[in-house]
Amino acid sequence: MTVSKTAEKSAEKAAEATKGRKDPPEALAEALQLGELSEQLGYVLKRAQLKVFENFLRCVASLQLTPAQFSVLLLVEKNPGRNQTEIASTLGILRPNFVAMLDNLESRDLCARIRSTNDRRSHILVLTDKGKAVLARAKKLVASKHEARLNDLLGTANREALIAMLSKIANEF
Amino acid sequence: MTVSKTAEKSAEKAAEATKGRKDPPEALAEALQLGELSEQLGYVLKRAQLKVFENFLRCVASLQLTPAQFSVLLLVEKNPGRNQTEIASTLGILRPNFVAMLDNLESRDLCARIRSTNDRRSHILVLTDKGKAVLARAKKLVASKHEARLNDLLGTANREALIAMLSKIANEF
DNA sequence: TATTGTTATACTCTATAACTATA
DNA sequence: TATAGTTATAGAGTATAACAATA
Repeated sequence: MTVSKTAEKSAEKAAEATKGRKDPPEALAEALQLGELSEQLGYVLKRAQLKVFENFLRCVASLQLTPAQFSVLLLVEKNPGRNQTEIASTLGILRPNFVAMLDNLESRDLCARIRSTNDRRSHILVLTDKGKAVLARAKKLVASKHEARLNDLLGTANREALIAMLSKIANEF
Repeated sequence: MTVSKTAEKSAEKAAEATKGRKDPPEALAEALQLGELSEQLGYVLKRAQLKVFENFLRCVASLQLTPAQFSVLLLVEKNPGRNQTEIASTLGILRPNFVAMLDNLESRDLCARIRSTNDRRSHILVLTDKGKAVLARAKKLVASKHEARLNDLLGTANREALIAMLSKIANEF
């Protein structure tokens, strides 16, 4: 590629600038300036989301549940008798991608697919007894560890305001 | 797999329940109950993040910039003279994955890699003139379309409070 | 010996087309 | 003809190991 004349000049200046600076471990490299990045909603949203998912995974590690799997179990429990298409589309999961997810949950005996007697193309989804028990334990872990950690950080009122704003963005943006 | 006795029973009940309900387009399927899902921070965070990225892409579509590319340009502009490792790690991008990203930006003449005269292993990153111009246009589009849309939805004060809370989560959770 | 940029590679997510069985 | 579940597949995004050049 070709670099413009002025780009070359500023590049030389930049390269010169590093001459006086020692690299670690000789000296601690100065932290970079985030600048406008720290005000970019998308940026902080993505970083926060990664942290929250990471913490969620740690909190329910004993149950081996991902945030996506937890959301499926919650939705099936709340809406018994719905089929795969309905559950998947509500969660924003494409039907083809939902198949392997359900295979996993079903192989662990957490939920079951039942052929609908009404429309034999459909698979009705239900939680097994084990699925209900695991979900109940997951809810307790999430409340006592995950949500509690967040309440400590923000305060309960702020946490609720945060969720309200995020819901508004998710639904109306 | 095997379904427990009670799971079979609730499954039959669930299958029965669908008999009386017509599927679309014969009748509108009732919307599912989100239940506790709408209070799960991780869930609303992820859905909101997807919407925000989607809107960002539309707003800067004329410049063909992704949120990740925008963040690289912003950070390089704010921190001229830093190398690939420093820029990548600040953004949470792994060095191997940063190579293709830079190849893309450099092939479009938006930024340039310059061998450091100080440490010939390093590539100093700088924006080209075109990169600076594109970034300036991107900032204007983001401010006038993306951020403005968000201010309309939440109000400026709420938008700032939201970013402050997300930053806190990203940095301290 | 350690670090920078790089390649190769693999695994997860996400997205689309097309098949089957049912309607 | 259309729909539900499925398969195959392709593309992002993300992760680790290892190599060449340099320190």
